[in-house]
Formats: sequence, C-alpha cells, structure tokens
Amino acid sequence: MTDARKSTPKTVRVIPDLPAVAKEFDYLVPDTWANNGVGERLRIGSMVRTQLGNRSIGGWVSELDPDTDPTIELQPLRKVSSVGPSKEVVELARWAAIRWHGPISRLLRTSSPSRMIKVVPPARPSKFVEMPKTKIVVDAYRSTPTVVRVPPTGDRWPFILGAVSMGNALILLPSASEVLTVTSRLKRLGIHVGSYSKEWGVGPSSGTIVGNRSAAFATVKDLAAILMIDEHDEAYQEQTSPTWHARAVLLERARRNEIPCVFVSPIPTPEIRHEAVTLSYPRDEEQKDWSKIQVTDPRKDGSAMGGLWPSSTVSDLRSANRAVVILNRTGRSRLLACRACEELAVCTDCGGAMHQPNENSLECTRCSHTRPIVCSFCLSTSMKNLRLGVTRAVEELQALLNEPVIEVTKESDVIDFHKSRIFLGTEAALHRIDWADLVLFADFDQELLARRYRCEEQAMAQLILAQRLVSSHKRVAGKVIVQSRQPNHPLFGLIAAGDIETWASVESKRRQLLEYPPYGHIALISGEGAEEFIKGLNGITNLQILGPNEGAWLIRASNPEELAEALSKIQRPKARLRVAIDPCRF
DNA sequence: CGGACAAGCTGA
DNA sequence: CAGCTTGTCCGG
Repeated sequence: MTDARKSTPKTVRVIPDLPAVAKEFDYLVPDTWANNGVGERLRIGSMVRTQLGNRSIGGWVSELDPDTDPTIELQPLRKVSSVGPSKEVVELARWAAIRWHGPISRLLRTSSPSRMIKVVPPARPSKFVEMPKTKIVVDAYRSTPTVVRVPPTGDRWPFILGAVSMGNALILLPSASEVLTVTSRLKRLGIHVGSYSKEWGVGPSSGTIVGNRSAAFATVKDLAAILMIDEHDEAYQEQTSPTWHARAVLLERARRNEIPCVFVSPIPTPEIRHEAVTLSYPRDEEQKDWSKIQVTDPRKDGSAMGGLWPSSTVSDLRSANRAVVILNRTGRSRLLACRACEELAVCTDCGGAMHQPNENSLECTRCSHTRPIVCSFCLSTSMKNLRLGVTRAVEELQALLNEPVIEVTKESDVIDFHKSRIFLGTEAALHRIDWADLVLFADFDQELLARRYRCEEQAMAQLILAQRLVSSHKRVAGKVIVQSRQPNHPLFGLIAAGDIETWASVESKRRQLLEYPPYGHIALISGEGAEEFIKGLNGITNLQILGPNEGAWLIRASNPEELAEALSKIQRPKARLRVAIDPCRF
C-alpha cells in the first residue's frame, strides 16, 4: 500500500456512532499500541470502540493527532474494531451530511463494512478488459459527466465493460438482483470485483465494486470510473432522513476525483440532464421499443364491470401465457372495516362510507360528518383498509375469465407460478415477477392524474419495467397494453413516436417553471417541532417558506448549499423534527 | 443516546 | 421531606 503509515498517533478524534450526538470526541491512543502493531492500523475512517460517559460506544476516527483541549483529561481508546471508509469517503460523508442535513454517523455506517474487517485483503490480479468499440460507449467515458439515453430494453453491458476497462470502477444498479447478476458476470470474466457491502474489502484491496444505492459510499482504491445504471430509479434515494441521493453523491465524487462518471437510463431525469452531457441512440432504435406499447380506451369497447375489462383486453388476457395486470390504488383507502368484527365503517348520520383523513378520526365521504375511530358495533378502535381496488378487481377478473387470478402485493409471500397464469397487483408486481408475455395497466389514468410532481416520470418508469418483463425471453414477443380514458394525452403521442427527447425537455421546463429540483431545492419540514423550527427560519432572505400543508412546511432555495446553510443556522427544537431535502414525493 | 443531577410534584 | 417523576445537560 502506498499510504502505509508506520507511525502511531498519540491521540485521535472520533465521530461517535450515535445519531443524536453531533459532536466529536478526542481519545488517547494507549502506549502499548505503538509497539504491538495496533496503532499502525489507525487512520482516518478506522472503526474504533471507546468510552463515552460510562458506556462503550463505536465510532470512526476523523482526525489523527488533533489539537486537543489541554484542560480535558482524555480517556484511552478501547480497541480498533475494523478497517473503515477511506479518508476520501469520510470527507464525502461529511459533505453529504451537510447537503442533506443529517447526522454524519448514518452516512458513515453506510460507508462501512457490515461485518468487521481486521485487515484489508491483499490485492488480487484482475483481468484487463478493453474498452468496447461502440462509439456511444467510448464517447460516454470521454467527457464527464455524461448521461446516455438508451432504449428501454437496450443492452447496458457495454457500459459496464467500459467502466471496468478504465480500472477499478464503482457500478451502481437499482436492485439487489441486478447487482448479483452483474457481479457474477464480471467475476466470470476474471475481474477482481465485489458486491457492496457483503464484499466490502474488495474495494480497498483495489478492485471494482458493484452495488445499489449504498455503494455510492464504497471505498475503492484508485477509483477510475463511475457508472450508474437506470439513473431515473427512485431506489437511488434514501427514504429516511438524511434523504441523500446516490446520483448527487456520485457526481460530487467524480468531480472531486476528476474521473469519468456515466449515467445510463431510458428516461434521464431533469436532475441529471442539468448536470451532464446527454448522449442518445438513433431515434429509430428508441422508437422500436417505445412504439410497441399499445394504448386502448376501455370505454369504447363494451367494457364489462367497473369499466376495466373491455372485450379486446379480455381476449388478450385469454391468449397470454402469463399476464401481469397492474392496478395502482390512489392514496388512502376509500373503505374501512373494523379489524375485530369486520363491520364496515359507515356514517351514523347518512350511511355513507367513512374514510380516514388523519391519525384519529373518521370522516364521511358523502356528508363530511366526523367521528373518532371507533367501530359502532363492537367499539373496537382498530380499522383495516379493505383495499377494495385490487381485491375486487381480482374477483371481477376471475369471474370474467373463469379461472384463478392471483393477487400480488408487496406483502404477499412467495408467488406460486403453477397456480395461475394471471397475476394482478400494484406496481410491486412488476418487481416480483420475472417474466410475462402480457403486461396490462388496467387504469393508467391513476398514474397520469396523480398529485405527485414526478407522476409522469413514475408512470414512464413503470412502462420501462413492463417492457423489460415482456422482452426477457427472447423467443416470445410480449405485449404491453395501457388502458386510458385519455388516449390523446400528449405522453402517448411522444411514446408512439419514440420522442423521449421532447418528453424529457418538457419535463425539465415544467420543473423550471415550478422551481422544483434541479432548478430549486426543497426542504420538507414536518413533525411536532416543525412549527418552532420554521419560526427560526422566517428572517432568512433568499428562502421561500410555503405551508403548512398537513403539518408540513416546504422551504425553497435556489441551490442546495444555500438551503443547507440556512437549515444549519437554526437550532433543532426538542420536539421531533423531520427534514427531507429534495424528497421524490411531496 | 443514556446517565447524572436538579428541580418540581405529591402525599401523610 | 422522602420518594418519585420530568427536564436539561453533557460526555473527550
């Protein structure tokens, strides 16, 4: 190793692994460690065990031989528990903690091995791979950063080869199964590669790391290239605070290291188009994929029951080998039942269905009469969601086709593919089924009309998953059918023409108009302490405060640094507070 | 975070 | 005023 450090520091500064403690503490390195080799293992990022107050805590070394306060008597370190993130990654985590306004310890945990590693495993030879000859791949790695718009079922492998041809690479994929596939395929090629974070040690021992979101914080020695596949995927953003986004972390990393950074997606987001040079395939290659999507209006074709099953759809379902029907329910449930006695929650005044607008009350959907959550029959206070949408659709379809239809949800366990050829569920079904020759979006309008600002992108992302499902078996040509009562919606015209460039630029302009990311940056503030926190922000100029809306405020600034700085100036209230920076849904 | 310690509340 | 709860502070 080039950065071998043969000396032992006298003291170290430690970031404790306690999210609520935003402070660093100095410790004494025991004298004996200078001679037994333990001290030499201490570097920035090393994971140590030590004492705070009277309990044993873990932490990360943030500085060697810091300027310590002479008035404080230092405690000794207990032990060096593991190799940790490199200095580069610790600094990156520090940047991200400020950018997304969260505790650095959370990010350092993401940056650390899941099981403790005493020493970095020795470097292994890695087979040399040549840069593919394909022009678009070569071009992608020539300037930085770049985003390549690929056809939905296009081959991404050349970009992966491109990354590893440059040296040790960091390759991010949105799902665990893709990480597994790519890792083993690269291993078979003889590349020294590991998946994050199970094979954490491969990075520091000089190899390529393949992983999902968390791998943005992987330690990779001599990192030479960065690649993110399916950049549009929402899995790249952490859902819990700090809501960091892997795309932004990689961009920052590439900028700091001055290395090529390539993003690949059929629908690059406005965020990446704002930061990177866009490269694309010839229009007809994109169109070949997108134009295969069929749009039908369920109204014009003698639709049976509830308007979801026109006769053309029924016959498509009958002739499919395996069909996946997607029916996304909007927002909160419309119908509630008592968890104890199964009685429906109905209005005591008018008999209308009650819904649950907040944590502790029921409201009539017809007359707006409100009452606490109590079953009027058995007085139980627990209600369950009837999920009428999917469950009833399953029954309808079963009756219509006269064969079993299996409901697939995020919660439902192992799917038995022998029991049926028709599967119905929410978006989750697209992730849980590996192949189909028909994907039917029964009510696509729910996607297009959703109140989320990214609803069109989310709808497009679902279409991409569907196209991949029906093309995963080469020999059977599958179909994607979209049912919509607005078949003239501009989106469908652009899809048919394969004109994703126009679609993307319209999306960007819309964002610009609304001053949403990347043209404006948002902090969503919620929780009991929100009101108090907002009061502190009121004086700051360059900051726009909107709300409250359902107890949450929206803070807007023109750039993330400004936003982060403003938030850091306000001291956190004692009450619970949630800060989400640029969340994908608000 | 969780222990230490201080200040506040209650009950006979 | 003991005994217990609730709040605030601070750790190296």
